[in-house]
Amino acid sequence: MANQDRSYHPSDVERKWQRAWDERGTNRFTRERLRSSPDPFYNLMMFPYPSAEGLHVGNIYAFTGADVHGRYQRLRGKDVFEPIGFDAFGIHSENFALKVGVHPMDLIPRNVANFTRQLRRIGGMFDWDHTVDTTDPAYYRWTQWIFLQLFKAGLAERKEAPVNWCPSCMTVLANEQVIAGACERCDTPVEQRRIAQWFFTITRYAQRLLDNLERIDWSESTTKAQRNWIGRSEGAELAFPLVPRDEGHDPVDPLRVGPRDEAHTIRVFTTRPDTVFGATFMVLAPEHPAVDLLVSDDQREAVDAYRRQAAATDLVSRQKTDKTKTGVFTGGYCRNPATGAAIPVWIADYVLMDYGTGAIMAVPGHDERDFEFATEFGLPIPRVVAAEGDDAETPLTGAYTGPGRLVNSGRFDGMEKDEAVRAVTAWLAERGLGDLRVNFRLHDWCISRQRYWGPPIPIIHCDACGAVPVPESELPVVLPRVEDFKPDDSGVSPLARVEEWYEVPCPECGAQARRETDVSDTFLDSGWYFLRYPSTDFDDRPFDTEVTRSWLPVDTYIGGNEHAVLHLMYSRFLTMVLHDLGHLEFEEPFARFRAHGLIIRNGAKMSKSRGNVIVPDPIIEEFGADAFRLYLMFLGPFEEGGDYRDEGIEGPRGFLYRLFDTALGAEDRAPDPDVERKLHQTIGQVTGQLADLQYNTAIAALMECLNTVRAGGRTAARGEVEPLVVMAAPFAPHLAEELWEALGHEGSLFDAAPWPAFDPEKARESTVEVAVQVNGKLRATVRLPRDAPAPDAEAAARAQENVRRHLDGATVRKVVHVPNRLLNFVVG
RNA sequence: GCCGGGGUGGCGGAAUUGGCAGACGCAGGCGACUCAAAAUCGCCCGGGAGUGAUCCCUUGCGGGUUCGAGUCCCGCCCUCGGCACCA
Repeated sequence: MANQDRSYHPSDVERKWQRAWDERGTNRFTRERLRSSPDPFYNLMMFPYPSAEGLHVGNIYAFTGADVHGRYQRLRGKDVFEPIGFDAFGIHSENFALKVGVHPMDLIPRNVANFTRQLRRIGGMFDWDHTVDTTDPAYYRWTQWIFLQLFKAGLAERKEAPVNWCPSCMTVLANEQVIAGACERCDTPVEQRRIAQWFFTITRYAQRLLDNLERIDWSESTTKAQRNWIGRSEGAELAFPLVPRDEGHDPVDPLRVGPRDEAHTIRVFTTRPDTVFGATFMVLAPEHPAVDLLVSDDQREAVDAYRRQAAATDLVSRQKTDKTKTGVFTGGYCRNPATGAAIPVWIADYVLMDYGTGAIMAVPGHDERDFEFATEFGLPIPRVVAAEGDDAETPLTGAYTGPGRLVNSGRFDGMEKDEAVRAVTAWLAERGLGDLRVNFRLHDWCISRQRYWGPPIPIIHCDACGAVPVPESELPVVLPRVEDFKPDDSGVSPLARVEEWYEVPCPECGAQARRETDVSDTFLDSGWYFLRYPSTDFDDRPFDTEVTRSWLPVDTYIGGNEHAVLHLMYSRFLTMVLHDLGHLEFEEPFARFRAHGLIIRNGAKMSKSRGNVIVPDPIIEEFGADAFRLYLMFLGPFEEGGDYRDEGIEGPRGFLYRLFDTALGAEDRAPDPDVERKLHQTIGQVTGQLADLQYNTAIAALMECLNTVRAGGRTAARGEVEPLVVMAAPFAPHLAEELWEALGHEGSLFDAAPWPAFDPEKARESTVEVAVQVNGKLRATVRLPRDAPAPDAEAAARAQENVRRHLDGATVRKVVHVPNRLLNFVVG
């Protein structure tokens, strides 16, 4: 064949086809095609943060896996839209820019250019006409628009919240920047401060975010993480009325305990209302507003000191579980609504203001933390639940949290938990002192950042009108170029130093007003980017209705499990809100989500400090993008990750060379029936495996098949190798194009080649190898015609010398026959 | 502590979901080609016993269910991720 003098030079082949794809617009969509796609498939991957270091191997792994999926769908006839973009705002970029002393507005375009070059080099099927850069005003204009929609819907609230504060750097720190209670940069102990910030009230959507998880096809580990994060718990809210100072502390008849006004009642959330008879004290978060009412004169000093200290502790170490319990008695009492006893009220930092009601009833006998606290401060620890074999008097050596019957609980004695929860709550509810309630762990989403590198929050503060939204027609509120963007001692964003920027007239009354100087969280940028991609042709709307209708929700989303919670939760939330406000027809953005695994190297995690980070560029230079892609997909199950070994690439690389030789040397003749059978078995396997992202085994099957095609140094028939070229195309797109052309075809393989059709008839073996066991131990194998009846199989098996020996002298009690697989003689 | 992955040859990893453990590949060994090396091709490659046919052992550990267990059940150990005083 004329082609035989060609030899395979990966980098030449790859450059040739990357140029061809570019020139022909193979992967690019026009606005028209986006609006009228016959069979749309939206293949999405998590967009990268464009770091100065360039793409790392984890990015390439994720993008390759997603690209393989997209290319596979395209070969199956789908119209695949595969966009990529850049998540370029945020503290990462800002800190890096500060470190190297380059303005992020100069730094980011450089990084984006480098990423673009690398992304093209690995041969992704990206539509470069529909990219997104979150720092582009044409993009964040719509991020601000989304903020305004939430604001107008009453889902954006401004409230005070604690932040980590470094008194030396004079700046707000994210939790990740607090290392062992100290600032990561200067080691100064971190304090907490309360400042006014913007929140999205995602908690209103908690139940829906939970319920919808049933209806979407996501990785199990991801939905589990979401469920845990939402943290629904069922229980009751119980009311403990304050004991007036002049009333005395003697117990009263519980039926005389009635509701008091809201200010003189402490509400608690508990998942164990059945144990209320064992509540011997209460604990409030130090910030709880009722503390002022409760505190007695002789305890005031101690309480104030404790509250000051709690306020000074940073948020991270405040929440350490391993430290011993601390707390202070307020001097005040509440009535236990079940027993009528006056119980002391304490404050302690193990009770968190932002969960439940910020107050708990302490049941030391049946809660580990309360037990620890009661032991520390010598408070009584009665038993109200008895396990099997225990009774009301059995002493407690620790908190008992297991199942059991109520004891020391009056008329409820003997009840099991579920019944007791209902009965006790109903009894308290009659007196207005309790009700069943659901509580969520999920918190409202704080989107304010006292930083520079983000989209300004589009609000103007006016003394007369309050927080006024910037009119939509005036968007974007452009982030000004500020040369000195270092956070300073003002405690607010560096933008608060730019008077000519923040001083504006109020849009409502025209009076002198002031822009919001905080910027928004990066997660807001990334919470909607998938809506923007197909609509980047439209600069007058965030997303076009028609385009969105045909492309969304996303068909497959692939990304890292590090975003299992925040990014995916926020995206779901924003989509739900936009749905409720009438902007979208669906409420779940990602129909299918798959989390990819992590790549480690030589058994160890990659890190800069270890110096074992894989730098992709030289590897691609040496072996080619196709070999690198193929190897990454081969080294382990995509959803689990794998161990990168430098020598490992040799196998996949050799496969590509052999495929090249075999395809170019192929002859025009009828396929050999045995080879054809193997081929069809492979088609069946690979087709299923690619659909399920089982890339490593799909590649193994392709290798095995090519080995069969080449067995004994034979020359392939064209029909034996051409389907292999098509099936390898998702992994090695450049080589596949080259071979497709060499095999005499016109145009791109991805447009023209049909995915090989699986013919079960051709895949079927006429004979099968059946294992023969005696008492479950393998003694022989026999080759039999497919679907041979049991008696034939048994006869053939008994004819085997080794089988006969093992059956000799024994009675066969039973014969287990699994057709086409196995025959087991059970002897006694 | 809780939640979620994992533990299989020298190594990365397969195993139709209860049916021949170790596919595919790396590394290694032997051989062919070569003046030589590289590349390429062929064969071998879990451990033990045996000249051999063959036999025994082996999927983190200990039990169990089953004709049959890497796979299912019970109890442990180790490891990697995530969450972590959430009442």
